[in-house]
Parts: sequence; structure tokens; C-alpha cells
Amino acid sequence: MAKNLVIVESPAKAKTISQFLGKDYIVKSSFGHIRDLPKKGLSIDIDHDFKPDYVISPDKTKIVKELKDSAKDAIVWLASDEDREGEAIAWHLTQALKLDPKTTNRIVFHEITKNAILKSLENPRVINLDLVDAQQARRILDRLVGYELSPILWKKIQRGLSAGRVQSVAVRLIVEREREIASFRAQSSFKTIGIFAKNDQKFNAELSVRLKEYDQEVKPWLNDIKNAEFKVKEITEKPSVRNPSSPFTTSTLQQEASRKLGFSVRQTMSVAQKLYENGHITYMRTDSTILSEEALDAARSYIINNFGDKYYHKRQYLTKDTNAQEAHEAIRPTNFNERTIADNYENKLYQLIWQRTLASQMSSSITNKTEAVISVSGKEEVFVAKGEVLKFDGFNKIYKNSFDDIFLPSLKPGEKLNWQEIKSSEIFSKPQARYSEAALVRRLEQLGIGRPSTYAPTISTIQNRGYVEKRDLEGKSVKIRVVTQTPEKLIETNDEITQGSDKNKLIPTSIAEVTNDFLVEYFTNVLDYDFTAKVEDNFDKIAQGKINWVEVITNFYKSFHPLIETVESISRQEISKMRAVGVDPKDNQTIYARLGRFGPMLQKGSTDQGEDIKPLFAPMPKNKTIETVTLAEALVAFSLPRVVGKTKDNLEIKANIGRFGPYLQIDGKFISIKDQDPHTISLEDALHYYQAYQEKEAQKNIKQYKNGLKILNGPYGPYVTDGKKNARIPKDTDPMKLNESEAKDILKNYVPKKRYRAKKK
DNA sequence: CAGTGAGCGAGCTTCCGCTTGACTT
Repeated sequence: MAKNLVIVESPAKAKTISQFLGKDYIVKSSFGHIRDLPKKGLSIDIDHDFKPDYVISPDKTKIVKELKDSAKDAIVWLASDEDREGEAIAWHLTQALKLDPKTTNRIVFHEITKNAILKSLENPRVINLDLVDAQQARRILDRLVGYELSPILWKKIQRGLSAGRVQSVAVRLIVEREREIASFRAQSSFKTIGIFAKNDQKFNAELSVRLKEYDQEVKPWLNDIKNAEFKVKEITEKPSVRNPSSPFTTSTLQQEASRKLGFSVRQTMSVAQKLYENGHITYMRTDSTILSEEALDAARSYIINNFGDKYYHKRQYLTKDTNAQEAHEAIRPTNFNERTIADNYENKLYQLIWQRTLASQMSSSITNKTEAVISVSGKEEVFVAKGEVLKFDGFNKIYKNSFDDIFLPSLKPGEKLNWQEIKSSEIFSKPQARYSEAALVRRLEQLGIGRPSTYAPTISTIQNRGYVEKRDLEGKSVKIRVVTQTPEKLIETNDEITQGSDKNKLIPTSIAEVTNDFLVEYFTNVLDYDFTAKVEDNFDKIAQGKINWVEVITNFYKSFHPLIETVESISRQEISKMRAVGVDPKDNQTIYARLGRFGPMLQKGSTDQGEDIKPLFAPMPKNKTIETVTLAEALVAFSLPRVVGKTKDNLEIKANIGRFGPYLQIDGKFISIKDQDPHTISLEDALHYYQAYQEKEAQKNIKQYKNGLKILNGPYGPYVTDGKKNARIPKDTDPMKLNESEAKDILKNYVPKKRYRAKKK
């Protein structure tokens, strides 16, 4: 029996560490937190100093039992991460394993090396209870905010919604960015490029200003220079030094994998997890850019051996983020000599990590930049030609993307230049870009909101709750004006570009618009971009022993909770923000967009026209929101149901959109037409759907027994039914071979899965 | 399953942060 039990957070870490320690040690993992507030109910005693009611997390009971057994008769070393959460994990372990937090050994290390572990065992301390209190304050504040705000949303906006310190700010960022884009008015200007020549070598130079007005400025300017003289005014040459980027943190890895590999943040984390578990990289959830001495040494030998001395440059990158907790190293390979990984996805991500880490320890690249200013006779504006020639590739050696030199011919000041054409093309200013998943993570990190372990789950949550959709946007084709001056003549042409298209971006829904505006109006403080930063200051003071955590939470709750009571009296209607979209020219009725009980919708006419006159309703067109839907789109939405035509049997075919998407209605039957537009579906297509439906109906009956007992083919496969109860037939059973009593048994023993759905009236 | 749109009712949903692994697609 081992005499010592070391407890860490991650099982992969436990495996590595146990190799460093002798037989007297067993190393086990807690798999993160083992105790928490229960999922159900607030579980905080508001009236008694916010006393939390912690329980062993349901999925951790087995682990806690194992740890308890191992801890018997052993000296326990709590080796969770050295940060606020890690300290709390250590404390919860003392509570669950019945250890004394004042005397139990607490050890910490920042790198998983034999030296670091042995050193930590020689220098144990006890749990820092102030730091534990800071974590409790964080946990309790998040529970109070989340569990008091969310029920308000269920009541006032829609069931199942959620709000929280992190997710609600994430949604706010996305809603506000979309509004910036919607209100953006593009400015037109003209970019002017000249093609010049010296001897036989052509080169480009750009006019130093953008011309604005086509008729008053661009055309006259180009006309004027037809006979102008172009001369080299001055030439400057200077070296340009570029430094490598810092090693990866979770957030920068997610950004790079998104940009270069097209990975979602979830995908990046899942692939990185595998690389970590197989020992290829260090821990993947970190906010630190620090490399261990061991890694620095290994990088040094690799670079010197493979590229030579002049490519090596030792650098340590200090983490800029002030909220960083730095329990881990940067993300790096564990062995630089390992060049490829068998799995394709793992290999792709590994290459990014390998390159970025080694590059961070390499020399800067040096290029020579040349700038030639070209004057135009009779004009104040000048052309500027830029050249860049690589002198030393440095860290770029790793990336292998070849640098394309831009050579300028050797020019002398005062020299006269020939020219071939000067071309002005219209360009439009662009609004801020929509957030991609990775860009949102970056913004949240800048604001100090969220942690490396929560970025991916947060992105999923705001999508699962229906606040945000990740999708593409079609652009619009826009005409641009181009005017070209050659030594002979002025040529005017038009060109076409696509504007406003987007791929895989986060776009807010109507629910997000309404929820965000409600929260920002009534819970301004919590929705503030610096709310987290402010409460973090208080958590730091708790950690330093300067304030009591109960005092911090009491103060917060005193200002927060009354707001919850205030909003109780606000009506749904007030929150749902009716927007007048426009007037239907056919009947002069106003069309409104608003959020109803079942989601965003359009309404024609108001509800207070008297008893007999009821407004018409229509579902919100796909990918449109209360704010973005136009009158034209709304009018189309009200044109349903549409009569498509008739079947051969003279039955009317109607197309409409219902609760479950677009459908055809024929002879009282409903036929789903996913991916088809009921406004435009042709009679021919509709008949195809009808035919397929009839064929399927014909195949529906598999077998029939006595007393109405039947086997039918349903959308989820074959099932038994007696007309009242349905039961799925197991996958490995052939429905054709079932006899009556077997079918009866299946029906009798079937326990339907619990599902909650809207009640029918 | 192809309606609806106010509020009530019973029972339900919900936070953030630390870890994997068992699921389905």
C-alpha cells in the first residue's frame, strides 16, 4: 500500500506524474471540481450570510469514493492547479474526504517535469482559505445572477431562456455589432494606381490621397495629368524588423485554427484534448504564454541543430492579460523532434503548435523596405511606390510560406518616369466585421470575461438558447465606376463587385434583440462590459484577505435583487417591442413585427380595433428579425397560404408555413416540404411530393394483428401500436418476424422517453 | 404536428468553471 496520495485535476497529468514518483506514491485525479451547488434550485441561503449548500456532483460520486479509499492511511498531497479554482478544488477535497484544511499538504507546480514535482513535494503549504473564499464569491455571484435573471426571462419573454454574467455580455456584443453594421452607410471613394516604367521594368505606385467625387474630382484630376510630367521626388530605404508571435494560449490557438484551418472553437478544443491525452502537447486550457525552462532548452537545441546559431533567439513572453491566472504553461509540443501525428486533424493542429512555439524562439526576420515618392507636375498629390526585399528570413524559416519580394527598379531623385496608365477604381468603406466564433472569444478575453475552459461552451450556449445563429450571408452585387487614363485617352467603364457577403459568422436572432434590450435597460450594471473586471477587483481583495466575501456579495445583492422585483410588474407587451414595419398598400393596414409567445411574428392591424376585427398573423420570414425585416418581405409573408394548383383527382394544393416549417396541404393531409419555398414551389414539384407521400403511406402498414394491434412504419422506424399507445421496435428485431404475443409484449413493456412539449388546447 | 399571440395553473427550463467520456451525427 502506497504511503502517499497525490491528487491532481487531470487524469493525463496524473499518469505523467506517477512516472516521476516512486512506489511510495499513488497519483490520482479528481477530474476537476468534485462538489458544487446542486443544479436544481438556488441553493444559497440569502438570509444567512449567503451560505451555500454544496453537494457532491452526481457524476463524481464514484471518483470521490475511490479517492476516499485511497486516502485512508495515506498522507494526502493536494496538487490541484495554482489558481482560484484549483484552490477551491483542494478545499472541497478536504471537505469530501474529511481532511483538515488547516494541516493537509497543499503543493503546486507550473510545469509537469520531474524537478518541478520533486521540488513542490519538498515545499508543501496549507490551503489558502482567502483564495477559496474568492472562488466561493465568484461561484455564488454567478449563481445569483444566473438563477434570478433566467426565470424572469421565462416569464416575460420565452421559456428555457437564460442569462448570465458571461453569456449575456457575449450576446450583447453580437447584437450591437449587427446594429452597427445595419446603420452603417458606406462612403464611396476612388483608389488610384499608376503603372510606371523604368527601362523595361514596370512597377505600381498608389496615389497618396483618395479622390472622392466622380464628376467633380476624379475625372478632372485624371484629365489634368494627361500631359503631366512624373518625376522621382525622393527615395527612402530602411530595414524592417518583424518579431515572431508569442506561444499559443487557448484563445490564440482557437483564433489561428479558425483562420488557417477553418476549425470551430469546439473542434479545436476537442482535437487539442486528444493531442494532450496522447502526450503530444502540454495542457490546452491556459491563459499563459510562458514556456518552461525545459521547453526553452529543447527549442534552443532543435533550432541550433536544424537551422544554425543565427536563427536562435531566446524569448520569454510575459502574459499581457491582467486577469490571467497562469496555472499552466503556454500550449506547446512536449517533444520538438516529433514532426507528424498520425491522425489528419490532430496533425493539422499540431503543426500550428509546433511552428508557433519554435518560431517564438527564433530570430526576427529582416526586410529592406524602399519607398519612392513620385511627383506630378501641376499637382500637389504624389504617387508612392513601395518595394520590399527579404534580407534574413529568421522565424519565417519555420512557416515555409515563401515571401514574395517586391522589387523596385533602381531610381534616382529627379529622374523622369514614363507611365502606361493611371486607373481610379471606386471602393466603398466597410463596416466593422461580424464576429466569428474565434473573434468573439478574442473580444471576451480582452474584456476579461470568461476563462479558457469556458470559451467553447459559452459559444455553444448562446447558439443553443437561440440567441445567435452561425451562418453565411449572401452579398449584394454592386456596380463600381472605374476610370482609366492612358497617354492617349480617358476610358470610363463599370465593374461589379459583391458586397456584404459573409461566411460562418455569428448573427443575432429576434430573441437576442428583445432579451438584450430588456437586460441592458433594467440590469445595466451586470450587462456592462466592465462588470466582470469590477467584480474581479473585489475577488482579488478577498483573496488578499482585505475584505470578507460575504460583505462583497451582500453589497452586490442589495443593489441587484430589488431590480428583479421591479421588473416583475412589467408586461410582456412592453418588453416585446412592437415595431411598425410599414403599411400594406392594398388595405392601408399597418404591419408590425414583434415577439409573440411562440417566437417572432408579423401582425397586420392592431389588436384594439374592437371585438370583431382581429389582426392577421404571419410567421417571421427565415433569417429575418424584428429589426431587419422589410415591408416587401412582410407583404410576401402575408401572401400565404398560396394555391399551387390541383392534383389529377382535382384536389386543391395549398402551400403554407406552419409551426414545423413549410408544408403542402392536400385533402386535409399535411406534407412537409423542407428546403422548399411555399411562395415559389411549382405545381410539378408539389405533385412529386404528393406522389412520394402516397407511396410512403402505402408502405406504412407492415403487419396487422387482431384487436387493432398493428405494426406501422413511422418516421423513426417501425413501431407497434394498438391505436392508443405506440412502442418502438428495437433495432435488432425484424418486424416481419414478430408474432402477436411478442408484439403485445413490446407494447406492454415500452417506457416512453419523457418529453415536455407545449400543451394542446 | 401544420393553431396560436393575455395571464393563470402545474411542472419544467437556468448560472460559471474545473475535468473527461458516453452519446449521436
